[in-house]
Amino acid sequence: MSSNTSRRRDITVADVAREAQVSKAQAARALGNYGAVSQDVRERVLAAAEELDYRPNELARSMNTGKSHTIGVVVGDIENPHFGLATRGITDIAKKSGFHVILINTDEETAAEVEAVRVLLDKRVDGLIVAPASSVETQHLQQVRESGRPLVLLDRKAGGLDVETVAVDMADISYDSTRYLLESGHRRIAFVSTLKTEEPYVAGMELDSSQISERLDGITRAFEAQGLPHPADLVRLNSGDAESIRKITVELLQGPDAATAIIASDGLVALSVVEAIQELGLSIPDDVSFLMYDDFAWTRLTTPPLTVISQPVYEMGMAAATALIRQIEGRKAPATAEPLNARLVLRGSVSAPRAVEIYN
Amino acid sequence: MSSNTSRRRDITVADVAREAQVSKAQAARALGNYGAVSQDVRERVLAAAEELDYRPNELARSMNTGKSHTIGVVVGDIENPHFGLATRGITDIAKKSGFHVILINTDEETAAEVEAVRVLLDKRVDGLIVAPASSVETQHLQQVRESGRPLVLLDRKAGGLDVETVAVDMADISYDSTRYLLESGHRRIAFVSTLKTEEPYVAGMELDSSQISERLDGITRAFEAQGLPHPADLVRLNSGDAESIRKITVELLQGPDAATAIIASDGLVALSVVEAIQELGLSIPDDVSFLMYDDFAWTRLTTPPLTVISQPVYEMGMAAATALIRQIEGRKAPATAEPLNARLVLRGSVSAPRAVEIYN
DNA sequence: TTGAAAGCGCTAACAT
DNA sequence: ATGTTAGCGCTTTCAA
Repeated sequence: MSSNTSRRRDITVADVAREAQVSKAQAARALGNYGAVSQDVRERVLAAAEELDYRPNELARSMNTGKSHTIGVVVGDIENPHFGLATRGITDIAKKSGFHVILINTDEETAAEVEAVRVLLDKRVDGLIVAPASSVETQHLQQVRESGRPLVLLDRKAGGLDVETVAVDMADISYDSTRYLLESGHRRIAFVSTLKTEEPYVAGMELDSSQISERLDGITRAFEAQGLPHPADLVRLNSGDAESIRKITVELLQGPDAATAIIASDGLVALSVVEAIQELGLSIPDDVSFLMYDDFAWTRLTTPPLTVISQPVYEMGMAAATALIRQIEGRKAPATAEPLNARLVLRGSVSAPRAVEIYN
Repeated sequence: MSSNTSRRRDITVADVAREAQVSKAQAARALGNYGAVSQDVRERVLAAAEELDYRPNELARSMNTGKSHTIGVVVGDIENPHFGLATRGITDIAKKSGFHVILINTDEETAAEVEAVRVLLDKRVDGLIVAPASSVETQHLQQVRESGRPLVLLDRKAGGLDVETVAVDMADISYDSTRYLLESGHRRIAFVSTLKTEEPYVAGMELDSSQISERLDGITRAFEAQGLPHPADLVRLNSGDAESIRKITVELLQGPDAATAIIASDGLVALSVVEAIQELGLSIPDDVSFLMYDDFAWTRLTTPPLTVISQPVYEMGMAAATALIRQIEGRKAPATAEPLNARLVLRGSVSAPRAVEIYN
């Protein structure tokens, strides 16, 4: 239809300027809405642009202005609904503010994260949101700071870094929910997480993940508050893939000292743990109580529906993007930082253990 | 630690060249690994770059080369695990080939899609992968073609567009699975989808989504093959949000002409349908049989586990990225296009309807 | 308000 | 192998 079906070279401001019979500078001003342009010139330029089907080259634009209107997002696993939802929160806010998102997946590998951050910086993103794979190895994040570009941490804190962080506080909710299990009569409470560690877990060891640290601390404190020792043998980190998690679940549930309750660290872990419990022919909560982090829709469909720790994940994503964009635009942090709180949603997967022994 | 803690201006090739005492061109060649550079110069340049902590400006690089090593991905809803998984397939392949991904969400709005495509083109991405919100409104996709940049369609076909498309064929699996329901004795088979349409569904109407068209066609053909008319009153499009889907489910299951089997068009729909069935106090499959598209882990955890149509979604994402990158690199399509096939996974959610009336 | 000209940081063409 | 000089397409001085 269109008179012009050429495809090779893109139309540039120079082309538009020629067509509109004005200087390149005036054409650029009209097209970019800056500087002073007379009504007459503006109209001619816009008409010419329309006619020629002009499209600005955002790369060239970014080169001059130094702004790319793009933010980089680095997460461990976009396939995990936890991050999927958070990412959605980020992109929704970004779009609303005229920013775009470059997404990079790290598979929770710090090496990949270092590379991702480097690439994004090279691409001159205006800012970065990172869910750090490690709360300890953070030199590359420190470099972001030094590059002068805004950085916001998502979901996890990073030690010793002076960086704005948007994460749900896990300490209190972990304490509270462990109390709940203890008060239901449980003493053998297991915790399963895929967090990778060099060494096997021992009480009080330093962990790579602030999230898991806070949860474990909460659990320990809850036991201590009852004057009980926390059974560290039931903490299973490095739980690995689905198959491996199922195996671990089976182990936890066997022997005289079996766990009577299991806490799954995230939705992916939960899926495998519940599957293993069902395969064992055990019943929730009669044979084993179950509690998990994150409230996904499917947790209401099992029999019984699962008791969960619900986190405002979408809101966390929104908050991170809002904070980053505020930094990019050079505005100061508002005094009112509304906290992101998790809460315990009681459904049917926790009850008293089979053989109740109350010590209080 | 580092001697240099300045942050303002970025280090450029010129700086490195000065430090290494060579021309800008030689420095650039050494840093970019192109042209001819002596061993001596290369070493001095690299050392200087290291010393100054030089980082290339990819924007500037892209301006000259015309390649951004970035592909744009446009999907309707990243939060939907279907697209989450496909996106993972895309990013995995992209990373392996040295490409990065800019992701844009459209909420299945064509207007947002048009905008997204425009923006990505302006950003000079090397190519685009789009899951078109509409198989009919495709002028903007046509424009991508005219811009000369590679385009691959994901998950859905677009009418009349000569574009490489990577999608699972739904016609056969829909036919087969409907046959399965029919042979189990069902006649009142409902189909629930969130697809938005202007008008209510009537048999044979043109739909915006090739996916849904193919499924509906398959269902209709299966009925016809049995010499039965397909009950179009049980096709519920525009099912909307979770609340609305629950309402629709209740309607479908009431009255003398109630559905005896329900097919959910995707995982999100399925969640709400199953929830509604449970809220009604009905049992699957005794009171109503259930079949859904996509095989997610949670479908194995319900009681009974759900019979699903499994699609190679991750592989589809990989195939789309592979095809796009092939196009970008100017290689021709291989003769061997292995097909992406869905398959019916029989679990426990389909049985004979309560009041069986066999007509064969 | 306008235009000429100088960049942004890099690659590419052309000499040498 | 090296350096010089143009660009890429845009924004930004700086004069006029």
